[in-house]
This record gives sequence, structure tokens and C-alpha cells, in this order.
Amino acid sequence: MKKQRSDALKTRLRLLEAASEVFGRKGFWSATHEDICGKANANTAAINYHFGSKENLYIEAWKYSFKKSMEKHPPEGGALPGDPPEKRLRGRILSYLQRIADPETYDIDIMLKEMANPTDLLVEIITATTEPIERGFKSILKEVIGKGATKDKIGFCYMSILCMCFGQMLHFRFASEDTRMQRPSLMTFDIKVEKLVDYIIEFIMAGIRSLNETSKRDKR
Amino acid sequence: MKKQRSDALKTRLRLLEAASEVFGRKGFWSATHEDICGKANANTAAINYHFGSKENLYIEAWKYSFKKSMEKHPPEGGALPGDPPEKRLRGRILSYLQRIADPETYDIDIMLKEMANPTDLLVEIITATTEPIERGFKSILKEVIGKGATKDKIGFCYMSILCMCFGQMLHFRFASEDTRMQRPSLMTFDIKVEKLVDYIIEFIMAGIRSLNETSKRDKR
Amino acid sequence: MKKQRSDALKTRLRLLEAASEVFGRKGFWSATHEDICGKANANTAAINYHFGSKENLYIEAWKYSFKKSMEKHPPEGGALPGDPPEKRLRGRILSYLQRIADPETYDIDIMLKEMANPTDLLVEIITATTEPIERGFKSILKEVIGKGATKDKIGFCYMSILCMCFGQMLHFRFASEDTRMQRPSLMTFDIKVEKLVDYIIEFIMAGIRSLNETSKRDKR
Amino acid sequence: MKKQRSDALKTRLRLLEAASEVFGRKGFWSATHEDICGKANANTAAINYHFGSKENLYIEAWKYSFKKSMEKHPPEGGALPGDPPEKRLRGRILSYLQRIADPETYDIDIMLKEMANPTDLLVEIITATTEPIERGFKSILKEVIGKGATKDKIGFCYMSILCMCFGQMLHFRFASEDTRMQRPSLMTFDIKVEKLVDYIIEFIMAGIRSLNETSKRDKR
DNA sequence: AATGAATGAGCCTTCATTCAT
DNA sequence: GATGAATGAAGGCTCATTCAT
Repeated sequence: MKKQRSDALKTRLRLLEAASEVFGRKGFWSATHEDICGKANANTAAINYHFGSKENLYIEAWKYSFKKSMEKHPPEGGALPGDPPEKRLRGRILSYLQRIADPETYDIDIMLKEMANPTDLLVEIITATTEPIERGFKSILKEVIGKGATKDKIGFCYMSILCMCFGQMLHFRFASEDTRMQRPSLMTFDIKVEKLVDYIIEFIMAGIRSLNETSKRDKR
Repeated sequence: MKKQRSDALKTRLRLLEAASEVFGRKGFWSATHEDICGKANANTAAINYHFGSKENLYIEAWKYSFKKSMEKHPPEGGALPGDPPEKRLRGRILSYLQRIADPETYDIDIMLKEMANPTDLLVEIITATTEPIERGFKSILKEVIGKGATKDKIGFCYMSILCMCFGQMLHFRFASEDTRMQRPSLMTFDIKVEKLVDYIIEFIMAGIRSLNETSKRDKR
Repeated sequence: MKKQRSDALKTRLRLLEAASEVFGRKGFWSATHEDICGKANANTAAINYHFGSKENLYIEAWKYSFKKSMEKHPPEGGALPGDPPEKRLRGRILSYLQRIADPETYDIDIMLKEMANPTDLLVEIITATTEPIERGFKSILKEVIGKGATKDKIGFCYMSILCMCFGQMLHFRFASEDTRMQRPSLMTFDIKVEKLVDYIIEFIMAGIRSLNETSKRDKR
Repeated sequence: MKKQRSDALKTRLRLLEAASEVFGRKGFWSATHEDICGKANANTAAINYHFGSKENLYIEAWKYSFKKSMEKHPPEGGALPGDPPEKRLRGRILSYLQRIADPETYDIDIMLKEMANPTDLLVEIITATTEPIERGFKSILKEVIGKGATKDKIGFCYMSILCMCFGQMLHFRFASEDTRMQRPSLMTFDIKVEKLVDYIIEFIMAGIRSLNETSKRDKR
């Protein structure tokens, strides 16, 4: 079966799709040219032909994944600029959770693998591309927390949101036998994603409110 | 004879120590025999000689690490059996945080790498060894939540504790330039570990309490 | 039609020019299609399209270079048929040196690389094309040496001329930072090309004369 | 046929011998691990095991070859310190010619290939190791030339010796179907090596003497 | 007629494992 | 019992060549 001639762009795209998935599932080191090219129906030499190196493909795959994910799930999560800060925060969290839960995008997966086994290739690009999201979150958090909003407290709250979103959703993906997860979770409980989202948001909002009150009390 | 056997045991131990650290820092795939044997001052053939294979050493290293870590930080975290459930919960969380923060144990590191890039080797053993901890947590959570304590809610709360502890402490290790972390965090804020622990516990307890109230309200 | 054919010829020519230079600088093995086509502003497939193979282009490039070089520096080096043999020999040597020194022709460079790393591709063609030059030299040498002109002695003298011309001029190109030479010579001395030519010719003529006298003496 | 266990040093030596020959015959780029390891009866991974890389083996092979060659053919060529300068010069030239002609050493071959296709790996090491030889030659040349011994003239004479020795001997190797030369020379004449050496030395000495006289004459 | 896309053979290197001592 | 030496399988990459347009 001879490969049909096709646009280089199409092959490139197939490679990006395949690479996103394979890198997302296996991480940079375990993913091989053959894994990726096999999935993309391309020759083993295709990666170097189209991207110059595995490293470069990795970077491009992350950019591609992130863009795709962000376009599918805009960060506002349905909230409008005029909405009260709590509602806007909920919207942002919801958007985040959706990005993490979406079985068709791999930016989060790549990022997690990268955090576990850093390659020195994505640090800057991730920092640069995710900076607006962080800024958006923090600006809303500042409003929500109000007077006691020190930089540290905002940082802690933002981090808490990340922890809860990532952790719970990843665990959910395990529990729901997401095809990306190669094995069952170490822990299971049956919960639907909508309910999980409610829980997460409530948990986070309560935590933030509590910290907020404490600091007010401390001041007095 | 006796001397030799003792030497063998010492080498075994050095290999376990070295393997724990290397696996914790690099994960299973990136760690090489040379990395480990080099650090253990042993021959490259030593792993296969003493443990049969890299896989087996990995399993043994995890067991070793976990045991060491648990002996150093007992799971009650200073709370007594008769203490009120909230206090016992705080104790458990504190113990967890200490295990994560301890720069001399690598069980958590191995577990995290394993979660990011599963090897099929640790699932059962981790499940088995951590089961008592999970059971302890959940039993206390049941008390704390009280009447509305469904299996799902308990599961969610337990998972939330894990998320917060892992996420925040890992981030703290990044921010504090822990030698285990190969690069600076993507995000930094200056906060002391004691204060961080306070924050985490308060955040979690607030979240749990909130979920609790909601369910009571829902019931009405 | 006519236009296209002319374009094709132009591309062919550009390829020949580029190939001469690249082969001259890097030799057959290190020169890549991309090197050559890049320099010729042509497609990577152009070589096989226009010449069938890298091998064939190599042969054609040599022929092209040699022809170009010989047209620029006629082998008589300004001497006339009626001039005395020594003068005609000087002319030939001068012409040789000019060909070697000319920074715009690459036949000598290709030949040297070929000698260092033979490809089996140029033996016959070089022998055939340089044969007239060799014949010209040897016929003059026969006259110069006179009675003792055995085939061996003529051969030795001819070879000596080649050695001196090649060696000294190559070294000079090194020393003068000729762009064709990738690195400085292992040995440097500051000497102008005119003086160098004088030295070389004097050295050679003295050598030949000496051999000549010896053989006369031996005969006696 | 299982490989027998043997001293690492013996394998190393076999690899060095094989590498010297293969690099000498083919040059760095065309020589493959398989060529070398095949000849050395070793596994393809042996090069990286014993030398770390092809580059490093190349350097070591050159050092090994050079040492071997110099031990076999001491640079004085049989002349004694008290001998007249001309005789000592003859001795040095003879030694050089022997080194070049010896079919069992490959330092010269490697050096020539390196000059034709530089790798950036041997420049310094060759310069350093051959420096004493150059110094020895030049000091004698200074004596031989006498008063007119400018740096340039000494340099030119030294270079002339190199040219003649290298060129003639290489050609001789071609003509005598030296196994190192893959193909017949472009030019043949039947001459015995002893006679060739006589010719070369006479030619060189005459050239040097002539330059010498000229400069004396010029001064007047 | 000419080219951009694609390919497969081959190279250097790494690494877990085996083997002979 | 323990180790230094050796190996083979597999990975990333280069490059001359082929193919479909």
C-alpha cells in the first residue's frame, strides 16, 4: 500500500495530532519516532523531515495542543465581564476543569509529564503561554479576597485551585477509565463529572472564603 | 562467609538507598543502571546480581522508601486516639505534609513519577501498602462529616486532602529550590512552611465543613 | 520550449558551478545534495533529475572544472614553441602554479580530495584529461635532461614538479587563509606568491639539473 | 562461535590497530563502526564501550599510530649528533621516508586524510606531537643554509622536504600497489625504493644548495 | 519539465543484560 | 560470590533517492 501524495501541511497536522497524543500518554522520553509516525501513518523519517528533531516536534506539539484546547474552552467559562467576581471565578475554574477533562486534547497531559520528567524544552514556552491565564485568575482572586489580598495569599489560593482541579480531575479520569490512563486508579469512587465540578468549586470557594475571614479576624 | 554475607547486605542497602533517590529524582525510565550503581559505588552488574532486574529493584526501592518514610513520620501526626476527630484529622494531614516535605525520603517522589509515567510495576504494591493510611483517613473523615457521609463524599474529601497536600508541598519544594526538583517552579511566592501548613489545613477543613453544611441543607 | 530548454541549461550550469565548489571544498563523501542544490538555488531532486546521480554529477563537475581551469590558464604559460626548453619548462610550471592558486577554479581541489579519498569515479577521466599535460611536460623534460633521460628519471622529475607545485601552493593557500581551506595551516611563514613561485621554480630546476649531472657523472 | 573473554587492554589494542588501519584507508567519515569492529573481532558497541565515541577513538588511534611509527623509525635516521649537518639532514629525510613507506603504520595516512577532510579533532594533537620533528629539521636546515637562513627560507625548505617526501612516497605507494591504496596510480614508472630515496634526497639537497647560493649572490 | 514530499537504508550511540572469570 | 568485559536490540537522525503531481 503506497502512501498517497498529500499536502505537507496535512502530514504535518497528522504528525502534530499523533505527537500530542503520544507525548501526552507516554511523555517525551518513552515516546518513540515509531510510536508517533505509526499513529500518523508516516515514515519514521517524517519527524526529522517535517520538524527537524524530536525535540522540536515536542515543542510544536505542545503549542498545537494548547491552542486547540484554549479555542475549545475559552478561559472565561461563560461568565461575562460585568458578572460579580465569584461568578467569574467559578467560570474560570469551570473552563479549567473542562480543559482537563476533555479527552480530545492533550496539553494538560503533556504538561504533567513534563513536570514529572522535565526536558528543559517547555519551561519557557509553557510559562509564556499560560501566563495570561494565571494573570486572569489572580486578578479575579484579588477582587474576591478583597482587602487582605497579599501576594502570598493570592498565590496560595491560585495554587490551591490548580491542585484541586488537576488532582481531582486526573483522579476522575483514572476512575472513569479514560483511555489516556493506562491503568485503573489507586482509589475509586463513583461520582459524575457535573457533581464533581460542583464539589470542587464549592470546596475551593469555601477554602478561599475561610482564609479571607481568618485574615480579617487576625487584623482585628 | 559471615563477613561476605554482611558485605552483600551492605551493598544491597546502598543499592536500595541509591535507587530510591535516583528513581525518585528521574523516574523509572530515565534512571539507568549506571546512575544507580555509580551512586551506590557498585558494579554495573550489581543490580541484576542482587535484584535480578531493574524492575525488581524498582519495586524493592519503593517498599524500602515507604517503610523508611512511615517509620520517620507516624501517620497519627501526634494526635491521640481519644482526641476529637478534627484534631486527629489535622494530625494525619500534618504527618502527610511532613512525609512529603522530608528531603531525605523518596517514596512520594517515586509515587509521583510513577503516576506520571506508569510502569505497571507499582500499582498493587502501592495500593496494598497505602491502604491502611487511606482507611485511617476515611474513618476519621466519616466521623468529621457525620450524617451526610456518603462513600462518594468521603472519597472526594480524601482526594481533596491528597490534592492539596501533594500540590502545595510539591510547589513549595519547587519554590524552595529543593535539590530533588530539577528546575525552578513556574510560579513563585514566598511563604514559610509552617504558615503553608496552616493555610493548607485551614483550606481543607473549610472545604470539608462547607460540603458538610451543604448536604445538611440539601436534606432539609 | 526554447525558453524552458534554456532554463534547464542554466540550472544545469548552476549545478555544475555549485558542485565544483562544494566537491572541491568538502570532497565527494562530505558533500550532500542539499549543500550543492542549496548553493545552486535548485531543488533537492535537481541532481538526480539533471544528472541521474551524485556520482555522475561528480564526474561532470570535474570535467567542467578542468575545462574552465585550462581555458583560463593555457599550459604553455606564455612560452613560445621556439623558446629554449628551460624557458618552456618554466612556462609550464608557472601555468600549473597559476591553476593551483586560482581561487575561482576547483579542479585541483577536487583532484586532491579524490586522491585522499578515492571514489573510483575519476581515475579514468582524470588520467585521460590530464594526459596531454603530462605528455607536454615529459617531452620538455626529455629535452632538458638530455642524454640521461630515462623514462624513470623523467617520471621522477615530473612527479617532483607536481609535488613541489601542489605542496607549496596548497600550503600557501593555507597560510593566506584561502577560503577553500577550512583551517589554518600547521605551519606558517610569510612569503609573497611571486617570490614563492621563484623559489619553487629555482628549487625544481636545481633538482633536475643535479640529477642530470649525477647521471652524466655516473656514466663516466 | 562465542567471543572469548580477554583482557580489556587486548581488545582495546585490537580496536586501536583496526581503527588506525581503517581510518588510514578510508578517513574519518567513511570509516564505520562496523568496519573497525569487524576487523577487530569486536561488537559494534565496543567502540563506545572502550573509547566513548568514534571521535575519541580517532584521536587515540592517531596517537597510537604516531607513537608506533616513531618508535620504529627514530627521527635521526641513523645519523649521529656529531655528524656534519648535511649528513644529519639526510638522516632525517631518510627516517621520514621510511615512516611514510612503512606499510604497517598508518599515522601518515590518517594525517593526509585529515588534511584533505579536516574533522577539527586532530589539529592540536598533530601540531603538538609533530612539533619536535619540525624543530629538529629546522635547526639542521639553519646550519645547512648558513648565513642566508631567514625564517622564510627555512620554512620554504622544510616545506619542500615535506612536499617531496610525501608526494614521491605516496606516489610510490600507488605505483607499487601498496595495499593501502585502493587503485593504481594515475601515473606509473618503475623505480626501486632505494633509488627513489637517493633521487629525493639529491633533488632536495640540490634545491636547498641552489637557494643558498642565490641568496649569497643576491647579497653581493 | 520540474519539484516538493516522502522514504528506507544505514549510521552512531545508549543501555539493560549476560558471560567468563 | 562478585565483577569487569562484552553484547544485541533499539533509538534518533542523515541523506541519496524515488514518487506523484
